[in-house]
Amino acid sequence: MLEIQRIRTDKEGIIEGLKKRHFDAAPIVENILELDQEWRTKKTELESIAAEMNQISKQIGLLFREGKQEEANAAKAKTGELKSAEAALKVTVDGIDTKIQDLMYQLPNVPNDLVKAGKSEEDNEIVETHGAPPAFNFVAKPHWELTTQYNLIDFELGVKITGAGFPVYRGKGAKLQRALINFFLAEADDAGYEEVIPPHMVNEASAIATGQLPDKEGQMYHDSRDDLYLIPTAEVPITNMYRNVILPDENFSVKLTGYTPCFRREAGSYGSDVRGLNRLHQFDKVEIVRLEHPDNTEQALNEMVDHVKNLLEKLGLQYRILRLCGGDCGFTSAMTYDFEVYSAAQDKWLEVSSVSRFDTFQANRLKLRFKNADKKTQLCHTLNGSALALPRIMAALLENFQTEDGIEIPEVLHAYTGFEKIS
RNA sequence: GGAGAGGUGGCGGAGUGGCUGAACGCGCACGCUUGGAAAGCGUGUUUAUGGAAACAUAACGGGGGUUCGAAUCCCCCUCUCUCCGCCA
Repeated sequence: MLEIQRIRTDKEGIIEGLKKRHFDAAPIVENILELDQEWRTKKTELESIAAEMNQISKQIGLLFREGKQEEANAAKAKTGELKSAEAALKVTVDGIDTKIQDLMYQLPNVPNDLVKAGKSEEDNEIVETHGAPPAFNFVAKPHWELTTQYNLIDFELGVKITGAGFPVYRGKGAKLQRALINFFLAEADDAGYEEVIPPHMVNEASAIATGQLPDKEGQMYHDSRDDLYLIPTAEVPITNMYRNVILPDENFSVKLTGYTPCFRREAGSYGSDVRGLNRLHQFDKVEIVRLEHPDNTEQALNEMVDHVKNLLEKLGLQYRILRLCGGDCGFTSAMTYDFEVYSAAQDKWLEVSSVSRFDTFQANRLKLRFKNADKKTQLCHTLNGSALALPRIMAALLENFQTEDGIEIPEVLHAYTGFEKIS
């Protein structure tokens, strides 16, 4: 959520910035400012009535103590009118407040200066490409054939147990999955991230704070009996560790990592994109989350990008980095870098990581603040990224490292898998 | 799931209708004191909103109600603790 102060002081900047998302913010912003003006007027009015009521109440108390019953009762009589005026005003003020809130929820984050305008993924900028695409002197198989051939993942069995999009990993498939998770966590640990194992279900307040609610309700699995949501990403519980927190000074840099399964309903996605591991209802991911002083955000983002690059290079995967255009950035993001690995067998780029800065957008909803040098509370910046999401990495490893008689496991994983080849 | 007891400031802990945004203690910050330190003394020490500021308003788990006035009374919800039950 954008800060109301920012809307008051930088209306044009916000409208201009959001044009890069092809989002016409002008009507909403104007509406907010109008309501805000009205709200402030009414609120001031309300408060002066409250002040008057407080005064009278105090006097009544004094009068009673002095035994001046009649005067006290006279004063009481005066309050009736004020009281109803106060009640009416309160309804008005609360009503305006709700309207503003609803409008505020509709405004996405303002893209960073580096972000280019654009509508869809067509407009994303490729900022870096590393490595050469794998070349095969035989017909490379897509991963869904390899997982069956080597008995690594059983999609049908998952359908039987649960439904489509809930695969069963088995044998070396399960071991490879676990090896990747351990490798990613070890790398994050080396980079100074504290490992956490958060709850896999969150309450409504948490889902609102990181922006999954109220809008994207349909994307999460919901347990209505206890009113809990299965997490769509570890970002939700981990970031919410710091909901309603004021860090005591400005010398902080919180770096957290966590492995969790992620659950996404992904209602309405069909077709070839969902084949095999490409899109699942349950998948594993190691996430990195950072809370930073606004002055450090740029550097933190660069460090996170470097971290993900490092992971892909150690795995020996060819990849490219995209800076998403305004239209393709997530609602809460100020800037996002996507990492894609090329799959020769599928002849397409697979998104394996997404690293974003949110600036104060999340912190504002979270009420995550710190005490700055002037002892004032100020909103923190938050960032997060996948490091990495498992399914497409698994797909890319299987597809790109296949040989005619098996799949070569990257050396860096040998210590974690306990085997060097799947055959 | 059943029964009971509770949720007050960074912490401990008072407070059953008004002078309580909150005693007292601890902690913390600054100052005095000191050769230096400790002790002692003094001052300060929540957050949000509006305001240039003075200041005003709101908040004692959350929501609603009673009242001129609620941390204090009533209702609902929620969380924690203890005992019982169940259980990896």
